[in-house]
Amino acid sequence: MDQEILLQHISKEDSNESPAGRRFRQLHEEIRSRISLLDYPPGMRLSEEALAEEFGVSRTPLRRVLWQLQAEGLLKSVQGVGTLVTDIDMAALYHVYQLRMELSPLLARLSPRKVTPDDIARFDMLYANCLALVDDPSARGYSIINIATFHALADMTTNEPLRDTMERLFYQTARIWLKSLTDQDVRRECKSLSREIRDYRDAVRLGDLDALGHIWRAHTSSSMTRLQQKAT
Amino acid sequence: MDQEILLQHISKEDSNESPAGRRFRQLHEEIRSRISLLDYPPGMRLSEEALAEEFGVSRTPLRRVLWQLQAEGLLKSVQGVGTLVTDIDMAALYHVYQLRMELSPLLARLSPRKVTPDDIARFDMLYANCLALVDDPSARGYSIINIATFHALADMTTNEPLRDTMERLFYQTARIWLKSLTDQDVRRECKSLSREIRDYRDAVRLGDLDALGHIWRAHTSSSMTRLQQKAT
DNA sequence: GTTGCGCATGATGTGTACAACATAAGCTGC
DNA sequence: GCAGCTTATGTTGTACACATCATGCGCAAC
Repeated sequence: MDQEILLQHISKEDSNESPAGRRFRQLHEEIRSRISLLDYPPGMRLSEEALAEEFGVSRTPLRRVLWQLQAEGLLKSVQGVGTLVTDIDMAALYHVYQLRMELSPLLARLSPRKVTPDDIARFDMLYANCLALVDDPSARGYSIINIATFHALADMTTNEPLRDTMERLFYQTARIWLKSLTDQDVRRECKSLSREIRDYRDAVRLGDLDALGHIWRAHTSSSMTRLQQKAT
Repeated sequence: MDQEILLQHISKEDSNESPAGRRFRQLHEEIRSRISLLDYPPGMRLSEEALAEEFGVSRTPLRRVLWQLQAEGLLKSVQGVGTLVTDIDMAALYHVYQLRMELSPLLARLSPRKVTPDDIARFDMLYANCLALVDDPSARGYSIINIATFHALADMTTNEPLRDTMERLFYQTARIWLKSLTDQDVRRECKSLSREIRDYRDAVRLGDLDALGHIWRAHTSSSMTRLQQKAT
């Protein structure tokens, strides 16, 4: 399957965005995707020069992107060594998940949008993609749909600080699932994700954002619990 | 009065921090302070070259700081024009305050610290400073103590993502109070702040972080309400 | 007097050369 | 053979020159 298209144009472009701003946003989105999908796994050493050459820019604008990703906790630059993809320890993971669980229900309480037919179509499409994934499971496909689902959920609030905060936290933990999953794990997780998205779709169809937020919280909690069980 | 000392060493230095990292942190903290205290008021145009010269560095490391502040919503760079200090509209302000009100009570629920004698001493000192401020009110002194109080509160949780999120949101709105305050307003607000800090101090003395979080939420809510009333 | 063009000016954006630094390989002395 | 120093190599950090762009002033045409 080719789910990559689901991750295109995640970040919205501003109407009066400068060329530099557009390039920054696109590079940031691309490299963040690569980190989240483990194309750049934790511990990997990136080269500014190699990346700059790949994207056809000089080091200067690329470094701005890497600094942003460093501020988001995904990279760490060390002089004389390189730019390293960060790992995350269980304590930090737990802190992030705890906060995410508190933020999820706010989706319906802080400036929610009205559910539109486009929203329903969006979750229908996600569910269809996930059903196809169940027939042909892959760790990469799982992650792509997981990320796309997050953005569909976060887009239900118009509270930008809330959305930005949830996005930052999500990407800090998004790549953890992929690490150390056996083929059997992947099959099970794909099925679990399809049930999760079905729940979201049903809540969206009902226009019940409060339910949506709490279902999200429940699934986030479940993910955290299973991660802890795997760790022991 | 000279309360400036309260804002020194707000950000903690990492043990194995590189010289570049230390310089970045210090410059970021200094410029953020200037924006929050309205030394750089909204709409003001900064010059990268002038700032670089003042701090004795080249444009390159300074630009990293300005980009970070841009990501935090405090600055906006426009090619051919300059680096502008942002303003904030009521809608965005409302969104930030709504989220801050939800996060405050989490202080006690997500990985709180045990209250130490140092914590009590810290709030005692803040209260003493604020009482002195009431005798000699000033908008700048008010802001400094307000910022220092925020950091004292945020330091009560060990959940770093929560602390970072609250800090980001706080600084997005910290400078709003100072705008358009008459001398009479300043006197009243200083008194109000002293009562607020007294409440915090009492809760800390009791070791009751849950009360501390909810008192914080109440005062945040009160601030928002008064801001809205001023706007109309 | 007014309008519109053109240029000077100063700002941020980009590219590049070099400095500072960490690492590993190799070499030398023992 | 091995320890320790040296050096080669590759990396990020810094400085600077130049490109690109927005703005306002001056001047000329009308």
